[in-house]
Amino acid sequence: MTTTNALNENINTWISQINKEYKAAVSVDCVIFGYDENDLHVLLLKSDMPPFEGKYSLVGDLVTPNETLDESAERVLFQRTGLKDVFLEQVKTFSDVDRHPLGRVITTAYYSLVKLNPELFKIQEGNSKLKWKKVAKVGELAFDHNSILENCLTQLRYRLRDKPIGFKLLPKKFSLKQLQNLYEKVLDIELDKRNFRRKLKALDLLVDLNENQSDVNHRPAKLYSFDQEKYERKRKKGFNFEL
Amino acid sequence: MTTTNALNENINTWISQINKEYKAAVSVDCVIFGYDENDLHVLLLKSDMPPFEGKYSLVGDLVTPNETLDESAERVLFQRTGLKDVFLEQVKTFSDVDRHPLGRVITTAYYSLVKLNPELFKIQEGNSKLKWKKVAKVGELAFDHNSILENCLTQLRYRLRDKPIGFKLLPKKFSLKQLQNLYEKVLDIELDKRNFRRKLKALDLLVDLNENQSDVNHRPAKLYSFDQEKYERKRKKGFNFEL
DNA sequence: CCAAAAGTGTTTGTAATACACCCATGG
DNA sequence: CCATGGGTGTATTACAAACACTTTTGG
Repeated sequence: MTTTNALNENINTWISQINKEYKAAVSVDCVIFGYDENDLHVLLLKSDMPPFEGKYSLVGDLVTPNETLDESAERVLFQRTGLKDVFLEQVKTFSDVDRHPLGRVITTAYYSLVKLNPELFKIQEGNSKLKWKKVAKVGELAFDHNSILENCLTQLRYRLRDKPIGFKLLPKKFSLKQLQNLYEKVLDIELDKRNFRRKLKALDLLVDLNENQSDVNHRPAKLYSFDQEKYERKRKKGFNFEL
Repeated sequence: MTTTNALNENINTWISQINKEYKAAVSVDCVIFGYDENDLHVLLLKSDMPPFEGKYSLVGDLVTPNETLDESAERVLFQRTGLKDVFLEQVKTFSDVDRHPLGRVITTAYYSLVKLNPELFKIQEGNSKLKWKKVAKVGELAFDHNSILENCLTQLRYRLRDKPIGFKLLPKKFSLKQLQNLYEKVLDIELDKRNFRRKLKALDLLVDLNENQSDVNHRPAKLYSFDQEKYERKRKKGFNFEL
């Protein structure tokens, strides 16, 4: 009942197929999430490709013959933002036959996390087609990019509960309030202040910097930083983040 | 500071790149997990491709111009096993530049879950190069397939705790012991019988068939089946599996 | 009646939740 | 001295974990 014999699995078939038409353009698309301590944003680019002229799209590019997908995503991120060594995670590969108007383009989606500081915010100024949009207010995007964005957002939310990646969206020094805000904003939930703080204390991954906020017209908050090395040590001993 | 101006993001660049060398062969590789109520197996194929002659590899194929990756994975699964409508999940895309000896082949990994019955076991007989190997005893595979297998196994274990997919590895009617065995074997953990049963009762997703095992030389176990529709209804109400 | 696996409750510890008041600072 | 957000503890409840004996069947 199996159809094994119908298959020709020898090398020559592969060689001829690879060299003929069995090739596709391959791209990466990056969902670059930026957090400015108020809203989660995503970096978009105004498209000039028919039939999507004027619509926004994610930033992406074709994968060159001598780079991996990871490298390609890093390159795209660097070319668009000037940032290196940024968190990037592969999410899913999208392959609908008609997803791209110029022909078959199979694309792999990545998301990345950056702190949105004023300098980064500027990349959308001038004649640039780049735009930081609030994720909650993204409208219809070009290609299948709404679907890609949705998948990446789901993945981000999943990971945020699972791994300590939230810190990548905050400055090195932050208050517990800032951290809680981040979780509330990105996950779109409300958290109890006291329970949140207790849980974080129990995780024992923050360093108390013995510094305070300044220039705030209320009691200044204590500042903390995330201890990546401590986390790695704990993780290796079988510890799990689980917020 | 941004390098936006160095980018040429207009259509003509795309068209010329797509039509020139910016193409790659694209394939799928399927980690077909089979469970025989004792061990988790994976379907492998003896390779004849230098330099991997004689080594086993996962089953896979090039993606044809008119099919999606999902469809391609379904096709591979059907061609190798004769099975349709089987659980398949995309895991990750692998893109090391030198991962394939015949040139650049970017591959997307899927895993799938099948019940290993005697009929399915037969596909490795005769002159077939197919082989069901115990996952625990898989040696060195061709290409980067050890890495792919590992990623898929991790994903399977993750999902097993998260979504009710374990039932796909069992016959329609099963005992609670069979179910517990499955979890223990695949996750490589030990579970407490009473706690396991209590938890499953609490999830309220099994149908008591009011049938018993027969022809066993001990007290026969009650048989249950998984209620997919009940699960979907619960899931839509915000219920989570979480074993 | 023996072997082999099925089936069943209770106790104890730990983590999640809910909740309200005082504190420090800038203006 | 007032407005603003920062910071803290306790009581209750739900869930996880540990654990041992009786029941049913086939041989």
